[in-house]
Amino acid sequence: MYAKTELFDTDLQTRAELFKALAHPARLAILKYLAETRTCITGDFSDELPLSRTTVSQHLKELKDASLIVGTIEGVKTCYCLNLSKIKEFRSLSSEFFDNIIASEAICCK
Amino acid sequence: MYAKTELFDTDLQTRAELFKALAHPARLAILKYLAETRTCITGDFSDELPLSRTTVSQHLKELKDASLIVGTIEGVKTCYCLNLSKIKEFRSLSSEFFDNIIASEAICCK
DNA sequence: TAAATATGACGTAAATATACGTCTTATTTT
DNA sequence: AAAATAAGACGTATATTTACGTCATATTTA
Repeated sequence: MYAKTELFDTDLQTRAELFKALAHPARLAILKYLAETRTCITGDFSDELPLSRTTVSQHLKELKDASLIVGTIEGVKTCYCLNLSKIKEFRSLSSEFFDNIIASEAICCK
Repeated sequence: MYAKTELFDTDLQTRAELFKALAHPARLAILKYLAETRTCITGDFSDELPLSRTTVSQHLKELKDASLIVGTIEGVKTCYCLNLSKIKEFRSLSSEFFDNIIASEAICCK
């Protein structure tokens, strides 16, 4: 059982994974911080969140796996930056999904 | 541990919960079906999905808890319909989040 | 080179999500 | 009223996510 997600359209799988990547406040906080400060994360970001360093590192990895951020090694530090082109792509995927539903003007049976 | 989600801004929590409600292809498939057919689900929807009746019922409950659909009892049947006003609200929340990030024009440290 | 620092890898415990079978309750239909 | 049908409630097994500590590796600084 589980992993029955593979039995659905790849289209739906892709979108579900996008939403999943955004389904934790810590990950949203990281993205928001990067946008607000217009900088990249180079140091210990756990000061900014109520989570341990390793947990934050794990969330950064998830964002990286989803391509929402990119990480480049700068000597002893790692620099995490927003991947704006991918984020734009994700906005389209998300908007498209909502728009298609809203455009249907489906009527409730009541 | 866990449920540290409550330590974040309610704003971020709300958005994370929205994304979580959409983070499974079965739930996206249900919403898509309701929009495409422009009808409501009144019978056994598990025929349409590679999942058992009880599992589908569980996903319907999650969509209902997130207010993305509404369920009304019609005698022996239950009628599940899209909650378009809530979906519009969610589209705004989602778009707003993406737009704020994109508007930042954050630059990568590279 | 040795010590300090940064950070991912790895392992693990606990919480939550997924999936499904069975049971219960309520409404029809016969 | 009895049988059939519909669908949520409940329990449970398994998978995944979350959270964190420790360890390993790499780079810098002293």
